[in-house]
Amino acid sequence: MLYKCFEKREWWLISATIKDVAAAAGVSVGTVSKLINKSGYVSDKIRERVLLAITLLNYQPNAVARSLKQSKTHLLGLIVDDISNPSITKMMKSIEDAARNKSYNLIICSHNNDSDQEMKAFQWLQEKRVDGIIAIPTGAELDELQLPSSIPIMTVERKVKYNRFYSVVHENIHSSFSLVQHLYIHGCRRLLFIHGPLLDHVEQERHQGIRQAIGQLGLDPELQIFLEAGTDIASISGAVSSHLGSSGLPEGIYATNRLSLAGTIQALWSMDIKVPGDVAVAGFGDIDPYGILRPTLTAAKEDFNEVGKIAAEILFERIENKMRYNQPKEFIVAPRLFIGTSCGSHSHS
Amino acid sequence: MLYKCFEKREWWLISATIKDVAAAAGVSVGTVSKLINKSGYVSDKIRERVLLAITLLNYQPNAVARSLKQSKTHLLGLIVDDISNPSITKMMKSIEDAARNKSYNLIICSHNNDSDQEMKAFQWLQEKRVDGIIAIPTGAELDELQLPSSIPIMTVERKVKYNRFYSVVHENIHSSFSLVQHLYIHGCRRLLFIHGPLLDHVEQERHQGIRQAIGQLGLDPELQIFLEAGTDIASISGAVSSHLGSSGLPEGIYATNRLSLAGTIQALWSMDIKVPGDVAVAGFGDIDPYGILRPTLTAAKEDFNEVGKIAAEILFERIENKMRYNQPKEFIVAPRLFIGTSCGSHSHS
DNA sequence: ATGAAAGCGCTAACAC
DNA sequence: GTGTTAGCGCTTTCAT
Repeated sequence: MLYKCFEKREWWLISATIKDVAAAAGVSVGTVSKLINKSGYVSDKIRERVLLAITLLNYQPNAVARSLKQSKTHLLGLIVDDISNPSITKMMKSIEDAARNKSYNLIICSHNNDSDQEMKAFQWLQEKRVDGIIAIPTGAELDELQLPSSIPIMTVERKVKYNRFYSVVHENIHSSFSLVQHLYIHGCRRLLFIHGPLLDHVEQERHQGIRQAIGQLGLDPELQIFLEAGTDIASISGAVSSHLGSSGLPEGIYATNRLSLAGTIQALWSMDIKVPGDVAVAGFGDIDPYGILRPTLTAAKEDFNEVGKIAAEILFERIENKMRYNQPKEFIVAPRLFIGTSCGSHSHS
Repeated sequence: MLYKCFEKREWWLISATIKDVAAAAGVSVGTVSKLINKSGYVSDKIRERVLLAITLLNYQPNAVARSLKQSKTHLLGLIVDDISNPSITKMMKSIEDAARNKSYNLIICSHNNDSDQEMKAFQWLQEKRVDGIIAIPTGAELDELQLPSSIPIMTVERKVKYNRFYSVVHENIHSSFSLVQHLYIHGCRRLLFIHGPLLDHVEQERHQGIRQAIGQLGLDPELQIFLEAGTDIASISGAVSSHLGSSGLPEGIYATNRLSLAGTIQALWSMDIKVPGDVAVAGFGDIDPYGILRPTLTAAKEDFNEVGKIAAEILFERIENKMRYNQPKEFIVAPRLFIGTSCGSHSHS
């Protein structure tokens, strides 16, 4: 029974097809398909024969053919800024977990904050006919005409101009306010704010939180300094160093994102400035994944795990209910405010 | 000309097919295909008509159908232990870069060191007919019969028992030796070795390097202590704390992997032990991605970037030359020995 | 230079 | 219960 397929193809290189299995078992392809997909009944004798043939031929169903037929790939597209960004990988992990539960796989693309690459990623995923997309947009306006209209899309973490997608983002304004307030409570009246370019909504909102805090806490605006320090740690560290060198120490420093925070710490260490002794420090982001930094930092830590989980949940719901159309709808996740010892609080250990 | 496709399908939901384009442009599908793939000549008038139709219909070729026809998915499978492991993500990034250059996308699966999940990942990728696979194996023996025989596979970072694959791994023995030697040079004669379970070749080889060093440096074996501390930071930290509490301080500590190293640091900080004042510390791995830890750690840092690059290069070469068969062949990447201040060396800043 | 048609491997509707 | 067959969207060979 089996010889047919043996002579027909180089079976040790090309994997067996459903046809080979059917021939080997002496049944029709329909029967094999029914058995594999548990659709329809198959008698026990035949079931056994088919199962044997499958094992013997080491048959692996061709998911490409199945996808073509069913218009369903069981693939999720994930577009991120940088696949090696430690914060983002937490989100990738929670999305992957959700995907695995549903027997989905992930195609991951990164755009490195280049909007051309972003478009390309969307295009690739659309051509591959993924069942859904979760994307951290560059923030550039997305040319909607070129975007897949028939694939459910979730944007996460960053807002898109004129957004028309479901999105999950972190709360920023209040968290930012709280950090300033925390510095205030610890006696800081002259603050230095290290931030990045105010291009995306994240930096803008954190900035807004700062301004609100300055107003409501009655801080003297003249004494507060804003320093836009750059987008990579080395240059941020340099900018902070030279600022502190020329302008002297504030009472407190608040860095609005993980890179600014890391660069600030590097600068302080290099100048041998003690925290919190010489200056209090607070920031946004988690730059200590291994929990080995002392003093521990007071920081608003984004809950990327949760963002990914929510995005995946909603996406799967939309996929399963065939809600292909996109519409603006926003979900907000609150960062956790972690009180460390970097502002003078005592550790509770 | 265009109306046909408009009435034929819900074109705003289902994307246009090559047939729609052909109909709209009044040509045959073959011609459209030729144009898209730049195979064969198309006259200028027709080219223009077809291009117009493509734009008008916002046609995106269906990569699933193309893959089925060509037996080529332009997809690479990547199997890792943990998608959020910061070391591993560097490797993922370099592989993704290489893939993007070749217009390939990545399907990323993680197995969390569970060999069942590992098998499942291989199976999924095989069903999806990826063109190649790069995998960090669990280390468990792989059931070769169930493994794709027609897909080129690269294993990285960990060795598989009875390996029959191309693999790229880090050098361990000599690097481990060097770390012990470095501690020795800084005067340490009583050492504590914090390590993980000796299950995979990585820990085994690093262990071997230690034993070689003890022998060749003439360290008194009686004074050297090995502590297997666990596999997660919290429990490692606990184990180290309680060991130090009961047995007192050695002169130097060498942690053989990133988790052991992080756990050790946590334990030292929590007991208020100064490094390098009270004890010298060296280790394997990079636990300070943001460069903010003081003292800076003397450590052997794996070059995951390089491992990924090499693996991708070889894999693409095999894919392009249709070298589908796997065979045992090993490539070795040397970690970089980074001299920090944690053993008493002076920083050169 | 363009069209016609076979077929990639599979599923699902229908026939027996 | 099981077999037959059309067709998913595309590429490619062969006519013309």
